[in-house]
Amino acid sequence: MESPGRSRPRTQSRSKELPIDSILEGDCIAEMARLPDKSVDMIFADPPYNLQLGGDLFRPEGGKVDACDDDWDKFDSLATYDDFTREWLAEARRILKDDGTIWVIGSYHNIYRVGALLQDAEFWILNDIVWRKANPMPNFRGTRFTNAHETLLWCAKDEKARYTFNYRAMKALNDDLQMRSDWVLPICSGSERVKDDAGDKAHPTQKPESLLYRILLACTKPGDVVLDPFFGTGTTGAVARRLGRKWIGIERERSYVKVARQRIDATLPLDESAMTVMADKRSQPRVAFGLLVESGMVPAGSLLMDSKRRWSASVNADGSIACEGNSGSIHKVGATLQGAPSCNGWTFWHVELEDKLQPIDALRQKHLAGL
Amino acid sequence: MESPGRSRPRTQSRSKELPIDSILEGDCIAEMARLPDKSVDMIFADPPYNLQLGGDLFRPEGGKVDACDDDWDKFDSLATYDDFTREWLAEARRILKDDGTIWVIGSYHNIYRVGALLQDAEFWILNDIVWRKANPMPNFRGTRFTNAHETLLWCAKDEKARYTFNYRAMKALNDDLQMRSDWVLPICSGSERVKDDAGDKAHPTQKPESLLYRILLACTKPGDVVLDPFFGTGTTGAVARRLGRKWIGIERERSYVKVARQRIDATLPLDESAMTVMADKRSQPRVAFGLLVESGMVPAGSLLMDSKRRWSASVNADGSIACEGNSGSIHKVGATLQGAPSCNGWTFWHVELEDKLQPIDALRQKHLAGL
DNA sequence: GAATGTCCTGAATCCTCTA
DNA sequence: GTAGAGGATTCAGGACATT
Repeated sequence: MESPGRSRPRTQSRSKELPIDSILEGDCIAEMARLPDKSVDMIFADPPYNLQLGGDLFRPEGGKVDACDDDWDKFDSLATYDDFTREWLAEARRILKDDGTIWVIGSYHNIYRVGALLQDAEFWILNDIVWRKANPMPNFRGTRFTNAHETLLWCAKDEKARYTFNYRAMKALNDDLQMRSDWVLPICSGSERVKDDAGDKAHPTQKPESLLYRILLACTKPGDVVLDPFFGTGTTGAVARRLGRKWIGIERERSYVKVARQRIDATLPLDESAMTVMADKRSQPRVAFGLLVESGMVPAGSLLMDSKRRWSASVNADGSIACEGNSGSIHKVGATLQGAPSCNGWTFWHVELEDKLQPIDALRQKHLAGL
Repeated sequence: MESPGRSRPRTQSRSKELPIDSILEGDCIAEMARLPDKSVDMIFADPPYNLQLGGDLFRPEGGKVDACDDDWDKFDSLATYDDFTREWLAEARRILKDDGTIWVIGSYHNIYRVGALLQDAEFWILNDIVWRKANPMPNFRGTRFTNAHETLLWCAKDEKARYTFNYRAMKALNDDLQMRSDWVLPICSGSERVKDDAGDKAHPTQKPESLLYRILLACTKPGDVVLDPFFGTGTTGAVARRLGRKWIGIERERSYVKVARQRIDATLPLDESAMTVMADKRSQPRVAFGLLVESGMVPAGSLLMDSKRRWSASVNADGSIACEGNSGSIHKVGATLQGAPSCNGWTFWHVELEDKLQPIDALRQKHLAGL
């Protein structure tokens, strides 16, 4: 039997234009080979898991479990699976922009091989994420722990890469707490599950849209291009479209390509205001403290205090401040007084307004808003 | 510098007797080489993670993170780490009984290499278990997802092995539900943390007893022998003794050996009735508002209103909401609008469903019920 | 004694722009 | 390349002191 993706990519010219918002029907390695270098912002990959299932599995009441026994999930050996993985990862690395990131999802059957090969290919793991399934399939035989999670790896191209991470958006999504590496999300079922013409599930391992939603919201910007080399029923494309991201899918099986096209065509993008996420302070334009002094918002000569009124500093005409013999920037003086290695002067220093202390950061926000 | 365990085991006679309930002071590979074939029922291994940390890391308030920067965690390259891992795994496989199992714990830094090498050595993965930390260290710089879990691999010697799994005990421990592959447990802190004479933590990476408790209860029988080749402060020995299992520890650092001996000597075996006391409380799943947005229950762009329709807020893609120039969490915006110090957004905000206003808390309940 | 507040700490691959 | 400066950044829980 011919296994998936194990034919050598034919030498053929690379397209210069990215086939944006479209599905490439064909072998994932051959089709990736046609895409230009450093051209996509993110790759999301849900490769075959190489499940190595034995015989049929029966439920306690007698029904047979509808296992994933498709040909595309079968490999002769671990070495064959490794070769396949190495090949598609090499293409993925070539296509990915230097500041782009790659996500790969898998189960214990394959994720340890994929993870080691990612590291071998010099990808830099940023996090491993556990998708904790809210409603997993029980272990019918009672022989192991219920396999209730899958693992995702999030990697940059190297240690120094400046990847996208929308920290504030993730924090907002998690009730104002940092988003953790364990995500509790339901499996894909009900009306979200794509059915074929006969009413059966169109794909054995369709991923929930909520999973892709979180990934794309966290690690891409609107307009970014996401490549999914194992497109299946097009979950990545549907969510990308909804969130105003561009997408490219690669899929070998014609039946999947068909349902994916229909599905994405039926997906409506959110309107732009709904796509808003909490802005990262790091992406806001810089304001020099001196500007607030010049504009009279914090006149030279006024007093700054820390929140506990332990120190008070006077503002100089040039935007530097002075306190207890120290003078310099709001940050440097704050750090020196506290004996700390660094200090954010914007949140450390306050001004008295209507009997209440207000951080000077609030004045900066006013300034940015043009007030 | 000579790294741990990388010296070749000297050819020396193997003991015929197992050194039951004792600590072998020495290099883990050399000491394992002296143990007889197929002699232990379980191996629990907590090897170096090879963290590859850079410079110092400071907390927002100025404190310095006490990193694990010990020499025993430093390896020259991934290849060196792989060689080390291959060697101790080969000894582990030799020592393990044919129906015994091995557990290995790690983080994303090392677990993918360990997992792949376990498979290469023909171990058969039974489960990967996620230890979800109830109280992980935050990501202080806001650059990644909070690294809130570690991974354990549970393997038999081959596909056909008849390993021990105490299904009923696990189910009982989990409120009569099948024990899942994700375990929520607190990190080791407080009085459980072993201190040295100076009152500092004796070991940088001590594991919680609750973790070992669950593992030993699940996968060994009373009287079984558990080998821990990276014994540290002896958590495995202490829990084994408490649960009536036999143990062997290998540890190179004399200071760890000393505290481990004291600790285990002070541990009393539990009588059976007391053993269930350690069962952990189940954690109430917390639902973030963002989850309802991700899952499409409250799509981005929809409108929220207070019960008197005085204000209406629009939902952003990240689960934050916006109203009259304020944006933030459902709680924060509700509080700001009312001029209140705090606000329960779940009961304050409503959605219109079938011409009736319904608090979003009702949707949360639906979500919790799996609808 | 109970309630409240302060301080400390945990396996961490933890910044970015300009000169 | 490197050096320096700006300024962004934390959650839960236990110990211990204070009210």
